[in-house]
Amino acid sequence: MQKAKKYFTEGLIQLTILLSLIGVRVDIDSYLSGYYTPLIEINLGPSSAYTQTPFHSLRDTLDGYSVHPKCPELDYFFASRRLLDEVRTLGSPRFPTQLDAWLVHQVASTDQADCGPSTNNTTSSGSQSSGDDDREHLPDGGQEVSHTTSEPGHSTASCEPLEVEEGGFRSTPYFLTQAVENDVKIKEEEEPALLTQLAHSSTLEQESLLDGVTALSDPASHHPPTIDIDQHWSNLLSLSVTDLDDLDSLVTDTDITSAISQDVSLHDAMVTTAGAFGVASERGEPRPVTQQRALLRLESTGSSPSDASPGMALGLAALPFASVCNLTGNELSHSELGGCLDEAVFDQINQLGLEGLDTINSQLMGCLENLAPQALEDLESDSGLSLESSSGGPVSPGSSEMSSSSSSSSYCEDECGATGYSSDVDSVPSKGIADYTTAWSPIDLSESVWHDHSYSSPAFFNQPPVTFPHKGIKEEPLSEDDDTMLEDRDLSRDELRARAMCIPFSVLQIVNMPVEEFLEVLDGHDFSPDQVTLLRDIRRRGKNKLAAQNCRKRKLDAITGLQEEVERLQAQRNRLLREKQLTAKTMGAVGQQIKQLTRDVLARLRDDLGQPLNPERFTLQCGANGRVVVQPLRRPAVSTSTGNKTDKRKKDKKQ
DNA sequence: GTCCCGTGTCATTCG
DNA sequence: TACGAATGACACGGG
Repeated sequence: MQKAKKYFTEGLIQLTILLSLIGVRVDIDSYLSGYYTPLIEINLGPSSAYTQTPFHSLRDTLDGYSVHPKCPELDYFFASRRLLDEVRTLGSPRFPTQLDAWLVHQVASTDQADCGPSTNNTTSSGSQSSGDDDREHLPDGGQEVSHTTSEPGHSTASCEPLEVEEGGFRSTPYFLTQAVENDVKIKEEEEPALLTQLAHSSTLEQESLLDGVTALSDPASHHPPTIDIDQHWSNLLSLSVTDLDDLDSLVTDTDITSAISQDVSLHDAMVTTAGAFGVASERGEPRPVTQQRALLRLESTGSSPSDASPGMALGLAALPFASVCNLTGNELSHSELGGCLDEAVFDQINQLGLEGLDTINSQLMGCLENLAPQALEDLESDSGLSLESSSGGPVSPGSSEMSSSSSSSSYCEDECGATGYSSDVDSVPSKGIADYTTAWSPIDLSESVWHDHSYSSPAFFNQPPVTFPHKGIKEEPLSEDDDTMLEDRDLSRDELRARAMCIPFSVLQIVNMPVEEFLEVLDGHDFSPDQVTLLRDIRRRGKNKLAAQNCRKRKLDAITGLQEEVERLQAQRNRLLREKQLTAKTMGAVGQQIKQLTRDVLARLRDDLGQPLNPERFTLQCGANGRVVVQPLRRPAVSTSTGNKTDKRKKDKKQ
């Protein structure tokens, strides 16, 4: 049923796109938001650092995001918002672009005629308001400028007239009807026009218009000082009077075509990952080397931006954002994007089914074999699991800062989570993983990638020679130096226990091997019950240690997200308060203007005796048909409470 | 000596 | 039923 619904939804989306091209708008947000949001889910979903089985999570939640029952929804929300912010910080590859593209299609469907004058209108003050809105989502104004110029079909150019079409033109003729059909001649035509502006302008525009309103109170200066605004609205009003089809003049052909072409390119790039790989190959770098570097870069958390650029070729090619980056004329270099997209690159590589990993596996192994064995000396863990988080050495055991500075650390620089989770293992097997895969089996690499239960620890290299009966693979015996290191280093409790119990497996092996392998080991070695118990305890503790690390990481991220949310809400509250004050100010000015107009009109009217109407006794009332009627002012009625008291007194008297 | 923080471990729940 | 993830609670060590 889920599958059928998914296919139905995909068809619905395609149908909606087709309908949008012919000008019919279909709102499926309510449906999609509740069920099928694969793109949002992938790009805004929880951090992969928390997803211990990233492939499974992607595969299982593709039909709909599912939050772990113990995972607070805030976690998902903030992680989503954080990732969205990361995407937004990239500049143009923002998802609101999709909405803009929709509006562009809407314009294109309305009329394909020439839309030359739009350039002037878009640069008027009306478009500035939309620009302000966009600027709220952008980190700086500089990108806004380039963004607007590089994407002529973007919201600044095309969306603003559409907003006028939906919100302004439907009510503007009504105002004009009032003005034209009104029996009362109003001496100044600019005044209703300005009122119309105030009525239709946004709050930010009202702020600028307000100066013109206050100036109107002075009879000598009824023309608002903001000529651009006046021209802009005059154009809109004239368009509304003549023909709504003239709306197309607000949009240029170049805007539409370029926007549509960009939209199509974006879609193609997002859909065809194979084509995206072609983009990577066009960079003129040998693919295997590029992929290897990419994976190594992903594994190394301390990657410099310059070094990340070649590695990002693969990542960007695999990313939906990458195509957008290319579309924007390489506004952001790959090096700038490298730090932000590492996590997303992991996920995207994961989605590719590890084709790249399969192709570079041999090279990667060869590269990893060249790693200095001295770096593997560090080992510090109570349980002997020797997590990378504690690979900082005995000097500072378990320090997250230390671990973050290490290339084999458990935590990435940003938020990759504990070792064994998606990012580290998915991107590339670290040193421990490399050895593990060579010693255990090549299949275990993918197994660790999928299940993400690997301990990338230096302790893994200090294992005693172990024969794996189920694989027939025998580890290479350690050298004398390694034996010395093995003797010197402090063994954890579980390692000591394992040695004492003569268990021919390291703690990492016990923890990382798949369940099937672990059961085979338990069955095939004739272990005593105590040994079996110890093996299970070691495995359980190792798994739980990783889980605890990620749980704490997740908790910290949740706190950070809450703090950011508080800051955002405070900023929003301040902004709303400012808008409220501005709105009140505008309303007061409009009220004064109406009073002045009423007095002027009543002064020109005469009663039966030929006397001008007293503004204190009459008022103007605008009817539903647009006609203005003079009505006598109603005297305030006697309060009901007083009437009730009078009635009560009368009743009392009667009784 | 005390407090804080990071980490490991256990118990428990849930899928 | 077994397994693993997630999480609260506790203990321990180091700064």
